Formats: sequence, C-alpha cells, structure tokens
Amino acid sequence: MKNHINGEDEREHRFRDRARFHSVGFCPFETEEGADVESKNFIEQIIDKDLAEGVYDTVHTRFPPEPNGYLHIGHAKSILLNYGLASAYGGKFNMRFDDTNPTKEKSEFVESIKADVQWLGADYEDRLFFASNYFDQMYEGALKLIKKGKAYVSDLTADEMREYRGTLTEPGKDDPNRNRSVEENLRLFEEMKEGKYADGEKTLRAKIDMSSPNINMRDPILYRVAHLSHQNTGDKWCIYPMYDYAHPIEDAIEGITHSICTLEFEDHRPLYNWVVTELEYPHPPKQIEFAKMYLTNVVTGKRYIKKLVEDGIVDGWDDPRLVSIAALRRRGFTPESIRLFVELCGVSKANSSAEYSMLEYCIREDLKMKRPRIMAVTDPVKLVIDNYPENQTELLPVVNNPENESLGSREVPFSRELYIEREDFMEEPPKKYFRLFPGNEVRLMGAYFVKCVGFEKDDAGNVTVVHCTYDPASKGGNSPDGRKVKGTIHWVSAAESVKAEVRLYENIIDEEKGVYNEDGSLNLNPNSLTVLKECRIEPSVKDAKAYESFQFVRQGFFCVDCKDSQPGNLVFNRIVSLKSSYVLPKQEN
RNA sequence: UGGGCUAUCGCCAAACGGUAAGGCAACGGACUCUGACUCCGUCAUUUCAAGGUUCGAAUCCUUGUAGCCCAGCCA
Repeated sequence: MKNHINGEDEREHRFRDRARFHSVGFCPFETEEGADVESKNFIEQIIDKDLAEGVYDTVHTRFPPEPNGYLHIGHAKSILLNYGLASAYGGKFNMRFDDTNPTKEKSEFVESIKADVQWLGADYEDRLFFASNYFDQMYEGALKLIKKGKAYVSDLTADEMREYRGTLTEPGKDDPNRNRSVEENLRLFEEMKEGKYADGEKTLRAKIDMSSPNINMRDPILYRVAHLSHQNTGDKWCIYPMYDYAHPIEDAIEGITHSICTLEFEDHRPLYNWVVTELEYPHPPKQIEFAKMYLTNVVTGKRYIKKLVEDGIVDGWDDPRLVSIAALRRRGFTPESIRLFVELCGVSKANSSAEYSMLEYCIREDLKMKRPRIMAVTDPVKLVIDNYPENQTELLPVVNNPENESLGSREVPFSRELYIEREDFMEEPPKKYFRLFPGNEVRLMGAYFVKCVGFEKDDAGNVTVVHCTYDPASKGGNSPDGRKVKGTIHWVSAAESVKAEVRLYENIIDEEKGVYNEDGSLNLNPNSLTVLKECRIEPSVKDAKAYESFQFVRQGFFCVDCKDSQPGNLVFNRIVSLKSSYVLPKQEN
C-alpha cells in the first residue's frame, strides 16, 4: 500500500516536471518553485539582455516563409521557436509571407502554410501579413536611398554584374553607372517602375563598397525588373524588391524586435543593418541567426520529393513516409509531439541533425497516456477454444488505458473462434518464447488463460488453426489459484472483429547507405511500405474517424488514414512501433 | 586561398575561470495482464589538437586542424 502511494507520488511529480519542461520556450520564468531554473538558449540570453538594457521593451517575432512550397519538420523548429519566444516574453508573433519573388510563389502554398502553422499551434491571431503589401513603402524607401545618394540604377547585365562583383578572393569593380546623378537615378528608377525596361535590363543597386570582403556588401541589388503577375498584387508592379532589401523593411514596419533566421544569413546581417540604418527606422529590429536542425536520413529537398511523387514511389507530398508537416499529420504525429521534439532538440548555432528515434520518443510520449489501447491482429491465424460453447459470445470489460483511468472502459466480444497474431504461436518454440506452443498456457489479454492443445496445418505446412482449451475460472485474466503465465497475447473475436488495412512504414531511405548515392539519386529503402490487408481489429474502432489514433497493444501507435480510410473499410497508418527488447528468432524453413 | 560561423558522449545539448547538467539512443537489473510503460543502475578524469596564462581552463591567449555558409537580377 505504502509503495503504491509512493509510486503515485513519484509519477505525479514526474508529470509536474514534465509539464514544466514543456513550458520551456513558452514561459521559462514562471517556474513557481524557483528551483532548478532551466538554462536559457543563446537567443533567450540575447533577449534578456536587450530587455534589461532597455534596447527593447517587448518581444515581437515572426515566421516569414516564402510561399513556394510545403512546410516540413525543419520549418516547425523556426515556427515554434519564434512563437514560443513571443509567448514566453508576453510578446507577439506574426505570420508573414515573404512574397517578393512572383516566379516561385503560389497562393496554394500560402493556404497550406497557414494551415500547417495553425495546426502546430502557433497562434498569430489577426496578424497575418504579406511582404507584398509593403511594396509601396519599399518603393518609397528606394526613393529615399536614391536621394541620399545611397542607391543607383545600373545598366549592367546579369553576366556583367557577376564579372564586376569580383570573387571570394578578389575585390569587385565599381559599376560604370555608380556615379549617376540623383536626378537621373530618380528618373530611371521611375521608368523601371513604369515598365519601360525589359526584365534584366536595369536594376537598382545599393551604393556600399565594391571591395568589401563580404560579397553581400558589394553594391547589392535592391530591385529587379520582372514583368510578372504576382499572387497577391497582380499586375500592379513590374519591379520587385530583393530579399536583402525587403526583409529588414518588413520587420521594421511590423515592429519586429528580434528577427530570427537561419545561419546562412549571417553574412547578410551587415546589409540588414545597413538598410534599417539608412532608412532611419527609430527602433530597428535585430537579426539573430540559429542553426536549422534536420532529421538524419530524411528527404526534404523539393526536387527529390517531386521525383518521388512523379515516380509513384510516394502518393503525394503528404505521404506518411515524408516529413512535411502534412505528412507528419497524416502519419499521426500530433502538434504536441512536434513541440516536444523541438524543445528537446534545443537551439544553438552548431549545425546538427537529430536522430529519428528522438521524434519517435516524442510521439510515444505524447500518445501513451492519451489514447486508448486496443487489440488488433495484423497477421491473423485462427485460434479455436475447443471447450468453449459454440454460438456463445460474451462481452468482456476492458480498461481503455490502464495508465489513464479517465479514458474509461469498453466491452470486447469474446467467443469460441478468435484470431491471434501468427507470430504468437510456434510449433517448435525457441528458448524464452513465452507465447503459445503445444502444451503452453498463456493469457488472452483481458479474457482467459488458454492452453494450446493442438494445431492444424495446410499442405504447404502453414499453421491454419491453433487449438486451445480455456480455464473458465480465469475470466478477466487471472486464475484464482494464483498460477502465473509468462505470456500475454492479444486477440480478437473472429466473427465480431472488423477487417482493416494496416500500413507499416520504415524509413524511405536505406539508413545503412545514407541519403544519397554517388550519382546524387536517393538510396531508397525498398521496404519502406508494407501493406497488410487482412488485419482484424476489435469492433470498438468501427467508427474511428480520420486522424484518430490508438495504441494497438504490443505493437505500436496507429492512426486512421485521412485519405484512404472509409467507414467499413478502415485504413490505419503505423505512426510508430512500441519499443521491444525481444526479437523473434528467424524461422527456419 | 578573402570573409563569416561552428567544434563538449553514437545523436542533440548545458556549463559564461571554480573542478563536465540533462534528454534521446544503448546496455544491465527490478516490476509487469503489453517482451510496452515505470523504476533502479551503467554510459566524457575529459571538452577538435598542441602549446601558454592561472592556485584553478571546456571556458582566457597563441598556433594549428576539421566542418558549414557566401561570388542568384532566389529566399
């Protein structure tokens, strides 16, 4: 009794810790107990300093994707980091589409991105913005720079521009148009805007330093001509601002304080600062770079995924073997599990790649207390209880989740003919095999003890029926005489169970070989998908809806597929298997 | 080879001159109506390397080494 109470206490304590841990990045300061204060990541440390020194008096972040594709697990880190920081500091978080290049952008992507961000729980409230809505202000800014003598119109072609830029080791040369008068620049830029020039004919460049060791500072292009229809602004513009010019303005307009981006933009920071300085924003935002984190042995490259789709290897961008947000959602991952994953990974400036096992841990961790544990037989073989009355069915009460009583209980039909897992019976068991074999007794989970008294085989030698006798006194799963069994196996009633398709997934990449072949193609795992069409599941899942998930006891977590599952024709995706320290020895013959 | 950044356990990651946290994975063991969960234990005398400063260095200095990013009118 005492032990039991202690056990409970410990468990509650653990949950409290966990709950607190979950709040890292969401409210790291409000650890009432004050004890073990979580260490802060380097961005939080910068923010603390800024706040303490009065550089900013609030925190305002943003997630600024270009709507040119689907979001994947890598983006989740940025989304949750930005959102988490804003929440933690009582600030605001904006959703902003960085749509300054109409060649690659589609409104289809803005919709999917919005959906994914919301699904992840990053609530941007009414703060949904588009960089393209700031085009007027960016244009005004360009005028200002020209008037200050800090920008000029260039006639150089793309090739010439490259030549003039110099190389990593040699400085660049001044643009022949670098010293045009303000008036001429104003006129030319106006003409660019009016559409007098063809794509590529003219650009607006910042006048900075052609010999800077930082190539981004060698008079970077601010505006290019592109006669293209924009997904948001239509045909209003034929000049579009470049990222390096547009982004700081977007941040400044929205009152962003900490503009968080990935490492590859570190070299752009001086230019970011140049723009906000020259444009004289009173409270300029600060760019901070962190290392993006990927999963090991995963494919995120657009062209690779596109090819997988085209080749019919996956059934779309949301194929459960992919790691787009849509794919993870379809596979059965929860927003909570992804949040946990991002928290566990941490934030730093060191390039890194997390192992998939970390993500697996996170989804198991999230689902294990939340979802019902039911019985499903994925590779059925019939089990007949010889001494059980024919035509009798009884309903046995089963707790939905023994670790979470609030999930209630259900009744599972039991009868003379059942299905069990094929691998739970062996004619000649290896050592330490606790399951069914002739003469051995096991527990049918939640039902009775049964003892194997025989079996039938077909001509090919496959077991077709296992015969048992049951002990009526062991109803519920325990024998009054106190005798123990080593094995407990799951089962379903043959007549009442529902037939379903179950899809088992392995990594789409052959992990032994790594992601890419020498020729750049993907090292695909030929066994990444296993479809089991003859599965039998207890009837309680009959009305399960898309995305609903369960633990299939002894096997793993499974989720109703949102695309292919139909009432009466259920399809389940295996989200993740349960861990197992037992490996079934390879069967001979 | 110009510039920028990074190196702490198989994978993430703390440590901010005071004597290497934690998580994942792995491996023992206990418990068990899931070979799961949970529990308990093991897992860096050493922080890329070599020197130096210091009573004391992962942290400071020097010199190296390795990796990533930059020469789009992409973001």
